[in-house]
Amino acid sequence: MNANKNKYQFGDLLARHHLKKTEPRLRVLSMLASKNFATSQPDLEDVMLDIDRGTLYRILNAFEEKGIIHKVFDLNGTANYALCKSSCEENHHHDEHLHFNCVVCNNVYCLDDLDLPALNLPAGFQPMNLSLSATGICPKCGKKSDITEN
Amino acid sequence: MNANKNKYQFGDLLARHHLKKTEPRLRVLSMLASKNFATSQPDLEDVMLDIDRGTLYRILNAFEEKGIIHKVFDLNGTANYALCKSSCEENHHHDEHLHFNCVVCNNVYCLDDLDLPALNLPAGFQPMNLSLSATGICPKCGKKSDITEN
DNA sequence: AAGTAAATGCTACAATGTTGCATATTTATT
DNA sequence: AATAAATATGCAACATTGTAGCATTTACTT
Repeated sequence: MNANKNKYQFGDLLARHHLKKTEPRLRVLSMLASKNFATSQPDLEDVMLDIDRGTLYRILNAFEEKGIIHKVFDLNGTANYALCKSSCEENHHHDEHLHFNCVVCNNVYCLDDLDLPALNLPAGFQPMNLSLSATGICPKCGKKSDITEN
Repeated sequence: MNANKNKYQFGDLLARHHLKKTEPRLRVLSMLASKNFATSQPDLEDVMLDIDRGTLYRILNAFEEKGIIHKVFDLNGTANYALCKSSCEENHHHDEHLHFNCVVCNNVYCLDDLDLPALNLPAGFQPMNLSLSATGICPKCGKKSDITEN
């Protein structure tokens, strides 16, 4: 277990962004860090019942503004949040990655380090940020259906 | 004006999908057809105040199921709807296109006929549908800021 | 023209987004 | 270590959107 190490890391992370190191914020960070897919706001609520919904909302907003997390909408239009990779914590938001939304479990996986294509935009469109989204079946759900259906 | 022609076309479109040709549905279709960017549900409501919100909701759902329109979430997580191109009305959803979300006016432009890259997914991810999203400044807003700022 | 299937409009409620404000907590300062 | 200043939390309240049931109306079939 590196919970303490994480707490320390996260405290540092908060300090770097001039955010006070509070219990709710640390819990949100370690929750997000514990998953390899984005977490929906309802899921966060369910796990942290004692944290006020409004507070959670403001925490997530603050984190997003600071570039600590990023938001992605799943197939249902629900906001899901994931920690940004270290490359993202720098100044320039390095959001160019693939979001893979599983149609079975609805998890949104952030798959980084993807080569995005050169864009061929019509005249006048000035792109700032790209992201590629895919829907499909994630490894976990693919395995399940193998067992059940084959 | 080709409003009548459109009405005819849309009636046909509805019939092909076994949807009854009703006033609200035709109005939604011509509204969506009149724009080159996706329209949010609130915007649709504002224009068609006399159409019940629940009805609008069901119309949009029905259209989406039938592949007549597709839904895309803008930067605020609000659902925006746009007519699918003819290629999309066939069986296989041909949703592979670029959604360009302007950070100024918030419009979502559907830019079709884009070459999507071959995906390089980690093992086990089975993609079904791809879409590339970009944020940035659209031609209209780019022009405005030229005038104002230069 | 009449019957049937389907859509609309209404109502109502659930989930989520959002804000104001009093209280509590953190961090800087002494 | 104690205190002040700045900020975050928790609570309450309201706005917006998603969603469903049901009675009435409308569109298509024969």
